[in-house]
Amino acid sequence: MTDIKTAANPLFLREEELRQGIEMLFFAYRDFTSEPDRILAEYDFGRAHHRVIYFVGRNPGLAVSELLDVLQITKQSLSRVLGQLVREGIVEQKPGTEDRRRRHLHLTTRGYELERRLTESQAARFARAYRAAGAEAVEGFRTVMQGLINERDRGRFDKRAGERAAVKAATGKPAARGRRD
Amino acid sequence: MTDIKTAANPLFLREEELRQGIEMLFFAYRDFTSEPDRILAEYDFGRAHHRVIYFVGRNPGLAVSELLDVLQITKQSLSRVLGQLVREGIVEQKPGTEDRRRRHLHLTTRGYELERRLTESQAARFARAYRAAGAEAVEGFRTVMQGLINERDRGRFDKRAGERAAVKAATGKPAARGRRD
DNA sequence: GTTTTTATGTCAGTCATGTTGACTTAATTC
DNA sequence: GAATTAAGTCAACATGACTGACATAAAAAC
Repeated sequence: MTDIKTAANPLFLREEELRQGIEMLFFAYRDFTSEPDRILAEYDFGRAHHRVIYFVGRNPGLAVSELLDVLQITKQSLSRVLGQLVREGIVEQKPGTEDRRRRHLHLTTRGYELERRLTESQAARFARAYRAAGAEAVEGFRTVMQGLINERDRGRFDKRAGERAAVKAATGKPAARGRRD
Repeated sequence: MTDIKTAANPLFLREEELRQGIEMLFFAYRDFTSEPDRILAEYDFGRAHHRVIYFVGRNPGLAVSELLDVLQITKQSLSRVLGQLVREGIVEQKPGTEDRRRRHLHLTTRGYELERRLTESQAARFARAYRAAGAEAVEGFRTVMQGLINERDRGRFDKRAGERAAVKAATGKPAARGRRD
């Protein structure tokens, strides 16, 4: 009987290879979020708070609408989380000087400290993995990851090493979003 | 005034590089799950159902306890989702012949069809990214991804190209799990 | 200068998916 | 026969999404 699952079968190898990719992403994401989850629990925050803290820390002065665009959630969902963060003194809102409708978000000192803890835990995981894998593997990793990301957000990871604002980088074309309010 | 954020500053580059890693994982996972989410909505299923369907499809005959171990959720959480899948004729349970306490999980024909649709959508994303990046980049990607995954599950992606059962692969050492019922 | 659009926020209700804790049943192991 | 294991159930609760409707203030368009 012919085994269609021998190493000689390129179709099977391809399927297996792709399935391993799918699974690696699942496990990596699961483990990647588990440490921050523990830190956040100390503050009674969840993963949703983390995302806000991260992106506000990364893009000080970010407007609410820009944050919604990055997170791809509704403003009602964001509102609860953001409201808590403001009340807990993690995030501050400053009305814009040019357009006073816009509220620009910043981390407070306390917020910055929490952001450091959270980011350091995830950065340490990347530092370990990058160091073990070597520069060439990291380049390959980046290339594949960008291919996995929708075109819409791929531009965030060009060759810019931090000079450009991280969010602004992608806001050239509006790019069809899901219906949101 | 000295700009500490110049390209000549290796510490900054490192931080930027690591932050980009964090963000790439966030965006990749967000986009990676968005297409299956749409398919699942047709069946009134969610992401939790997807994970069960995927791992049962990947490991036919998987026992409930093994599935719990992979998903790292409580049996109460699994039970609701699994119950729905059984009622909807997606998953079947067969009592073990050796140990009749164990319930081995399989996809039905209908379940297999849904699994194909879901996996194909994610596999297509990987195929595109892999093809665009090239074999060498894929190797680098795999290396870094494995470094990001906790040691506990790293073994799933050794060099085996599918001969071994995917779940069994990691169940050598028990490896401390969170408290579960 | 009135109207329209935009940015933001809010109230109310719902759903999906996770949690803890307590308990049951059946089968296997000691 | 007693203890352990695999699986499942009931109940209560938390988080973080969602939709829909409405409110306010500022800016932009006419």
